[in-house]
Amino acid sequence: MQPDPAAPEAPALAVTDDTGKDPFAKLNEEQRAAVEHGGELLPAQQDPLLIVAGAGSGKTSTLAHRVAKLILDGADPQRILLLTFSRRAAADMGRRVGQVIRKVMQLPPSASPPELPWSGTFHAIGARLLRDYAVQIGLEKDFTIQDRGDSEDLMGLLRHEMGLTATDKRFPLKATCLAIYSRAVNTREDLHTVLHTQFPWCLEWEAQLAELFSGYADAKEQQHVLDYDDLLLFWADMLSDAELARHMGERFDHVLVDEYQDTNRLQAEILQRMKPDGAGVTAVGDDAQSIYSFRGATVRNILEFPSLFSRPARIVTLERNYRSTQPILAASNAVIAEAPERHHKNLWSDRPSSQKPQLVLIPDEVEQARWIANRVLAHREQGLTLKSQAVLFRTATHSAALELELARRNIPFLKFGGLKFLESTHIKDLLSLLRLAHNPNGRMAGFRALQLIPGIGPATARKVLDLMAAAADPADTLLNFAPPANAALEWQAFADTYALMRRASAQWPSDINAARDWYLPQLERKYDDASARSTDIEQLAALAGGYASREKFLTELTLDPPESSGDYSTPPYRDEDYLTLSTIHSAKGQEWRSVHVLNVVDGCIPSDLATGSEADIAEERRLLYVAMTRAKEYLHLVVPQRFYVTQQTPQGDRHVNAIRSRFITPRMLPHFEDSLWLSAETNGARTPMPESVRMLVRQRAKSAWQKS
DNA sequence: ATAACGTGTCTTTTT
DNA sequence: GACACGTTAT
Repeated sequence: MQPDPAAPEAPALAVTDDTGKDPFAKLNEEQRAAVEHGGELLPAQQDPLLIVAGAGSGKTSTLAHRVAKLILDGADPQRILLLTFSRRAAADMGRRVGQVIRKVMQLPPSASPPELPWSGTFHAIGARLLRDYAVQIGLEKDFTIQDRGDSEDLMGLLRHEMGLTATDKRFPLKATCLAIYSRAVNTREDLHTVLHTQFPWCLEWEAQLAELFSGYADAKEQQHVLDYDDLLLFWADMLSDAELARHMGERFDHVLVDEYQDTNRLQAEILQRMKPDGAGVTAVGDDAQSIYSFRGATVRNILEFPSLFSRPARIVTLERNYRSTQPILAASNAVIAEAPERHHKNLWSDRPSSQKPQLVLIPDEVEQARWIANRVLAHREQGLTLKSQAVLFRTATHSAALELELARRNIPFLKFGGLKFLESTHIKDLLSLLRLAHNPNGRMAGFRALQLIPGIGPATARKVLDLMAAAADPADTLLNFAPPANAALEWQAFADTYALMRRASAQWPSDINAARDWYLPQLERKYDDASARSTDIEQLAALAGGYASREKFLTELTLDPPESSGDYSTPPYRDEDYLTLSTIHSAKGQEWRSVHVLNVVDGCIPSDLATGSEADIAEERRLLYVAMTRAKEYLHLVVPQRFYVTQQTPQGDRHVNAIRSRFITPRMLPHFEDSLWLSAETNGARTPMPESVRMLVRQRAKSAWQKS
């Protein structure tokens, strides 16, 4: 379980709000209908429920109240399955359910509310269930879970072994191969359809790809490894057995799914097979906020939910927005209204404000960063804490200039999304050592770990792994192996460390310390910036102590990786006030009093990598909509006019001119405050230049040295 | 044959 | 800064 820096344990508000009043009294009519749906009926007799919840309509709160109501009415928390989109959302939900229950039962804030043991992402829950049913479905009980990087590497290795790199026309890259495979699995489409619709330039390789994917599945089996997609795929497949499906379905009286618009076909299938008649099933979502189709999610899931089960679903629509002021909502509605295909909803708010959202024209990215830093500080002067403000962007790299500016001015921030802690090379290196100790069959971990030894390359690594797979004791294999002469010294140290890790597996976390001690010198050798990287390694080692065992550590780390790069690297700052920087995708479900959106420019939103089809563009539009609806009181869309091209001389002036995002059409401009060209220096009030003044400063400077 | 090193090419979003 | 691929050193 990872600590969540953005979710304080006991929010101050909950205490002042604790007037002993009935928390259900605050619900509006539609929310109450959703919360009380099913009422007196037994779970098995309840119709499925779909809550179509617009942005800011109290979706999470409604779901939390529903769960609390179920528990207060006698439902067993152990038999409630709550499927959320992220680990963070699961923790948030648990906290809010607890709050409601505490209030109703008038428990002191210190009393611990009932736990929801079965709440988590589809993937995390899938992993638990697969371990539970491992015997029944012929799965190794000690399987490890591979993250995307390892899956890609495995794909790359097989791609090479199958001779697909030596072709005269370029074969798709390993990442592309995995993306194709993953899409086919998650959408349940066949390879040809996926290639035809999403990867047409790879169509010529269809036969080779099929062969590659078959080899990929074999390799995972041999190595006792599952990838992310397997967690869903095996879960769904296991449910094709009627008896297992009934058994599993009966474990849970209630199944609730959050963010249903971002589920894929495979996930819908799991739901349908667990609860064929839909009794006790609740799904919540908003088709206007569907932004994960690149992962195989389809809006059709939420549109077809009413007829997914043998019983028809009841639909409740939440249209009242409690989050944003009316002008912000009006502008957001205007953006989403242009979407070609959508479920009709009329979001309204009664929070008046004279402050329209701002559309800000800025000369370039550097000015953008400066202007935003100024605005953030100005907001803080008005009483908005940094924590109540956020800066959102389409792509993690867009915030680079801003991060520099914030660091320069000592404004603390935490960034969500983008490159994760776990994806950096040195962390993957260290983890590969642990994984090899845990599962000697895991060739990807071994391949990586062995090549850390100087003098060992792919060929020797492969040879050693073959020997290890055949041997009874892998640690002995390493100790007895005769390495190439120039690698002998380091080899001995490595083999000793490995033997130690295998032996010490009973007393976690001593093995991570052994791995660290061996790895740190390698780090010094490999990188110039070794000291920065070694602090990460120390952080990881420190973190390991919080987990019960090596297996738990490895599993939970791949399923719930730290969300932000600062999550573990700067613990002392966690309690302090900080600004949030986030990709729009990672900002899903959250809200701030003030929101800045960076680079509202064609090429960024929509990303020029995502303008292939109408559907792609529609999703980018929803993305902007999601970003805008995160704001409660202040919304600023920033449009830099030019982007300097990287890789040029310091004096270079190569740049591209940018135009305002196509999603903000001229018709929408009345929804925004007059588009101003604001200079960061003067913060808006640019004074006109005194036209008549002309002087020659060089002359004056020179004249100081001239004898008169 | 194998490891190490150099060069050119991109670089979305995430469980 | 990471990856794929080609070249050089052992």
